[in-house]
This record gives sequence, C-alpha cells and structure tokens, in this order.
Amino acid sequence: MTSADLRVHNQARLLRAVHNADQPLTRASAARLLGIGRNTAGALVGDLEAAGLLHEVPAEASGRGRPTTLLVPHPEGPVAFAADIREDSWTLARVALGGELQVLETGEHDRTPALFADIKAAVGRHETEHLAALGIAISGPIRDGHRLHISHLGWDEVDLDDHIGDGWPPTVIDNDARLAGLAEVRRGALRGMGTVMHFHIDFDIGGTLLLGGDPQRGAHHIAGEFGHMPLTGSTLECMCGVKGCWSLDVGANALVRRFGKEPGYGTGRDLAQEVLRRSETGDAEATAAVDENAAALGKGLGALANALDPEAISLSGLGIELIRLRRDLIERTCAANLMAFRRTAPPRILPGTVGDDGPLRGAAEIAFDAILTEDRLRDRL
Amino acid sequence: MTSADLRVHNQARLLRAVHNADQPLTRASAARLLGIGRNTAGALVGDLEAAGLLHEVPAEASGRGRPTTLLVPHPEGPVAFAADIREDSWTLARVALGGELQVLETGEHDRTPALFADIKAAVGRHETEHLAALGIAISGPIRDGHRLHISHLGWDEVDLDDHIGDGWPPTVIDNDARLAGLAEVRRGALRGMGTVMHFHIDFDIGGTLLLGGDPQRGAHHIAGEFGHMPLTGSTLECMCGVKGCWSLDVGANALVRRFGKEPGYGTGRDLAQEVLRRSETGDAEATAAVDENAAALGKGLGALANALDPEAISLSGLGIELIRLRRDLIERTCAANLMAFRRTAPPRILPGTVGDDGPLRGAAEIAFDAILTEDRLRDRL
DNA sequence: TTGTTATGTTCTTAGCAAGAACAAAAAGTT
DNA sequence: AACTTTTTGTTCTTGCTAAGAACATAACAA
Repeated sequence: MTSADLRVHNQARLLRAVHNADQPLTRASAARLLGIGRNTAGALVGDLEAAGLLHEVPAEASGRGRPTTLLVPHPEGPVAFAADIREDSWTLARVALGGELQVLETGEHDRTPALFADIKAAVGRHETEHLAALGIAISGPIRDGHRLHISHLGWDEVDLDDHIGDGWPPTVIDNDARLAGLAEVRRGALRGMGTVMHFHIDFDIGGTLLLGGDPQRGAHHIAGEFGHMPLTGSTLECMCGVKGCWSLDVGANALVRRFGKEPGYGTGRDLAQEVLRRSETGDAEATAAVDENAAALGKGLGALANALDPEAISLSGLGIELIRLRRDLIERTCAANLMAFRRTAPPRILPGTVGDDGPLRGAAEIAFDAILTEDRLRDRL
Repeated sequence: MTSADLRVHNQARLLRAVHNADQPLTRASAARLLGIGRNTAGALVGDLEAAGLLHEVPAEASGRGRPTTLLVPHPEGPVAFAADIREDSWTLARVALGGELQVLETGEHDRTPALFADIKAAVGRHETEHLAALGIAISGPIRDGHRLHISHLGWDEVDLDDHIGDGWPPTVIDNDARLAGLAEVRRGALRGMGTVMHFHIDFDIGGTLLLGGDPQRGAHHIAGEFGHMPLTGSTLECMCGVKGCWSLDVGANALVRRFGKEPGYGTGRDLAQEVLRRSETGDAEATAAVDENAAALGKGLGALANALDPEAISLSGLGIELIRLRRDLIERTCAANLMAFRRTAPPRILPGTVGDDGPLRGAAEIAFDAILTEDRLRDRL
C-alpha cells in the first residue's frame, strides 16, 4: 500500500460516508465522522469535486460558527440504475449517491429472457452519460453471479451474459431476497447491526445472512436458500428436488396447499391474502392455517438462530403480515426451538421498514458498491 | 488513516505474511508477495527487527544471485501460549510466530473451574517475559467470549473473568470446534478457501462457518451450533432443550443410543470406536448403525450447503473415520438433500488434515490474532 | 576471468495527513 | 453598535511514507 493508495482509501471512506448517511453530511461533520482534520477534509472534498464525484452547496447556518457546506452528489457525477424483475413486470429506477431513488419506468414482460432487451430499451430511453452501473434484482438463485435459475419463470440455467452485450452498462445481478436484506441492513430495520438475517416470505422463503452490512453469497454466489433446509419435519417433496423443505410450511404456497389448491410460483398470493383476511375475521380454518404458517416460521427461525446467532432477524413480504398478526406465536415457537441457554437473549424479530421496494433499493446498493470501489476511484481521480 | 498508519498497516501485512507462511519467507520473497520494493521491504524488516518482532538469519543460497535472509521469529519476540481443555485433561503449548507449536505440559483436572488455576500454574512454570497472549480451546458455547456453558463439565454459566485475574496474560477463549475449523482454514485442508465449513464430530456435532479465513462468531459469540438444528427428522428430546436436533443422529452419542446405552458427554467414545471396528469386520448391526450415522451426517451437510453454499466442508474427530468408511454414503445423502441445480457442483467433503490438535492449533491462531493487530504494533514500534 | 543474475543499499522525489496559526462568518453579549 | 465567542475554512510547514533510479554486492555460470 502506497501513499497514493492512502489518498484513494480516504477518498473512498469519505464517499462511502456520504452515500451511507441518512441525510446529507456537511463537510465539517464528515471530517469529524472520519476523524480527519478540516484541512484534510478540504483537500479530499476538493479532489472529489474536481473528479466530478461530489458537489458542495452552502449549508444553512445552524447556531454559531462559520457556515459550512453540504456534500451532495455532483451534477456530472456517476448515477446508478436499478431494476427489479418480478413474475410479469419490471421496474427501472435511477439512484444517486446518497441513495435517493426515482422510479423511471415500469413494464410488463413475457417471462422469457427477452425481458432483458426490454430493460435495455428502457435504460436507453433514460440513459445519461453518467450512468455507471446497473443493479438487477430477480427472484431465484444466480450461480456465479450470472447463471440464472428462476423457477417461477421456468428458467433453468439462463446465462445473463448471453442476453446482455454491447451497449449495456456494467451490470450486477442478485437475488431479490438477498437484496431486500441488504436494503434493510443499509437503510432499514437492521441498520448498524453486525450479524443479522433477513427473510423474504412470498410463495416460499428466501433469505440472507448479513455480516457487517454485507450479504453473504457463498462460494458460488448461491448461498441463502434457507427455505430449502428441512427445519419443520415436512414429509412432502419440494419443487427444488429435496424432501421436507422449510418452505413447504411457510409462505403463500403453504397456505394454498393447506386449502387443497395446487401450489406454484406466480399464483396464490391473492389466496394467501384472503386467508389472512379471513383469519382476522375469525374464520376457524383460516386461523388454523395462519397459525401453522407462523409456527413453522418461528420454528425455523429458532433453528437458524442456534446455528448463526443473529442479533436480529427482519422479515419482508408476507412476513410483515405474519408479525402483525402472530408476533407472539412466532416468538414462542422460535424460543421453543432455541437451545435453552439462548432463551434469555433471543434474536429480535423485526418487520422490515424498507417496504416493497427492498429488492430495488438493494439493487441500487450493489450498483453503488460496484461504483464506489478504490480501483474505480483510482482511475477517476 | 494517516501516513503513520500506512507504515503500521504494511508492517502488519508483513508480519501476517510471515506468520501465515508454510515455510519461512525470505526477505526478497516477502517483498514480491506483498508487492513492495526491496528497499521498502528492507526498511520494514529493519523496523520490525528493531522492535524485536522479526529476526533475520542468512538464507542458504539457491541458484544465482546475491543470497538473502530468512525472516524468522525474533528471539526476544512475542510468544503465545495455547491451551486445550478436554473432559478431564488439558494441554498447554507454546507457539512462535509462524505457528511452530511445542507442547509444554499436560495435566488432569477435576472438572471444576479450578482447572483454570492449574493452567495458570502451568503457565507460570513456563512463563517468559515474552508471553503476549494465551488462547484457550474448550468444548461448548461461550457467550460474549467469557460466559462458559460447558455441558460435559456441568458448567451452566461460568464466567471466565471470575477465574482469571492478576497475573494472567491477555487471554482469549473459544469453542473447540470453531478453533479446529480455524486451524483447518489457516493451516489445513481448507487453506486458501473463501467460504467453507468445518464440523467436529465427537459426542455430537459442533461446527463453524469460515469466511475469508475467519470463523464467524455471531452477535453473542455463540454461533456454530449447527448440531442443534432439526435436520434429520428426529423426534427425540435433546439435552440442549430442543426436540429433533441433528446431533441426536450423528456422533458418538447417537451410536451409543443406537445400542441401548445412555448417551451423555464423557463416556461413549470407546463404544463408538468399537462400533466402527465391528462394522469393519462385517457385524451387521454395527454396520447399520454406522450407515445411519453417515447418512444423517450427509443429510445435514446437504441441508447446510443449500443455505450457506460452502466450497468445501472439512470434518474432524469421528468425521475422519466416517469419511474413511462411508465417503460414498455421505456424499450420496448429501447430494440427495442438495437442491437439484446444485448437484453438479456439490461441496467437497474433506477429512481435516491438522489432526487431533486442531483445537490447540486454533487456540494458537486466536492468540496470534490478538497479538498481530495494528493497534498493538503501533504501540510497540 | 568475465559475465549473469538476484538481492541489498543509498539517495532522491512526489505525495500524504497532521498541526499550528490565522482568517472568515455567523450568533450571542454588553 | 461594538465586542466576544464559536465554528469552520485556509495556508503553510513538517515529518513521514513508499517508489524509483542508480549502484553495490554476492552468489553462480560460461
């Protein structure tokens, strides 16, 4: 590591601080935050302004002292696009340094990889020369960061590289559950915590272990299929090829199956919502179904907490409703499956606060993770 | 980060490279390894020699070129002690920079926390002024790094801080399974791999997830109880307070129970070894018992691989024998519990190569992790 | 004996952050 | 209205870092 690397390192810390901050930082507060002198902060900001990465605007005075400046995205600075691909639609958004998100366009798709061309066209309609990276969220495992196994679209192994080519911005893609967790840990309910988990409950369960604000991806980028561990003693065969998966008992598919319908991916959300509604109005069978779902959820969370010892677990999708309706049951079954000595300090179970656009926000985060690297900075400065 | 931090950072990189190397590095090869110039390497090594952290001895010439020096531990340099506490005995060893380990003493203990006084006395008998840290391995969860829950000793919540005091070297303690995994990833079968798991199979299963060469400890330092997830469908009650734990079907306790004896911690290893022997000579019941054990092991590994996507999984303890006797069965049951799309690239299942003193070697590693920090270096230089 | 090769050493140089001293811009205080 | 206090920005100097060039050294090879 050389002196020049030192400068780049501190530039990156500063940019990262600006990006991660809840509200715009002032130059003086950034200096305090990083533990550097005002002179050094001035030099760093000056370089970054010259490199077109940061812009200073006068901050309104607050109390005594010479007024300082706010650090805001440079008008000529890099911009990320984020796309969220769902069963039959997609959303494209634009994200600036700091995380401000602006939806650009939404569209339908035909469930084939041709949708990437649609997204490319949409990117083209909004493209600026400052577009630096595109982050994509999609539901399903993505081996090695480009081989897509998207069961609800019937994609067995679609290679992203075959569908993006010249004219594409630098693109990163990841699983929606993992990205929803990333959004929670960077900007939501899990903010600031070191060891946490997030689960997105939709048709089944997808999840991620987040350490120090980063989602773990495993050796082949396909970690996180916690829903395909046999945690609840089911004897059914799962669509994934294994017997007894946790996902068979939790999520919309489990509710659908409980009512004698054929589970799958793509239909059943409405029925699941209806079951939740009916359980609230006292329908006995719906109540039992929701109870079973929540209990299976809690049981799995307890088992996973034994293994991974998270400080907190956040849920999104159906999980938010389940916490609202059955927090007590989830916590009780979780505790019952925690090793006895852990029960004095169980993991906190939290509804996600980022909302329905967690995957989109997570996609924005991985796009900026690709932009705010020391290597890229070295080239740009 | 300042210029002085830069120097400390590079010193730390150099020391870490020396410590991690398989064989002593030469000064020239260290410079190449770190990507620094020979002049810079000379300056760094000079400082470290002056600080009493590194020593240079002439390296025997190999081929053309001016002979260089070997980087070896400084005779006045810091030394770590490592202790491994088992059911009724302990081992104390001395470790030098580079990982060379020398057993100093072994002893029996009375299964009470008084054993820490015994260890302290043994440390005293061998103490040098250069002793910088003591690492301890013990079997059982250790909440927050000091509250011991050691079921096989009947310790429910023994606070290490109540039993070490003045005169103790800086002490770090961790779970033996985690430390065995650490030894494998730093110096054994898992060396150099990014996402791996290790399981130590003894009476039951302890394990650890290792990322980038570091074992994950969770929010309360009690991650890794993979054996207490319900992965195999058992309906029995586990001593941990939960029903259906994986550990009920894998390890010496499971073999003991299979033969109608009372499982526990402390007795049963002999019986387990006998069952393994008998299975090798064709005893039908022993064969069935070993089959069940291996199949349950493979099933759990498959489930965990779905969730965490390790590149490889190493085993120690009984696991080594199980791989030797039933590799095929373990791999088949693992594959059957892998999601179908993963089966083309299953995790490699490897016998640990560090051997029986994995916990001791891991304890040495955490002791040196405590020594080779930038903060400590800053103070010493 | 004379290259050839790899490494060590010395000296210069460009760059970095820290610190001190001072300037500037606001809000209180008298 | 003048002065003080507080906070921040700016300038300049200083000590430190690693890199690079040039040269020295110690082995081997022809």
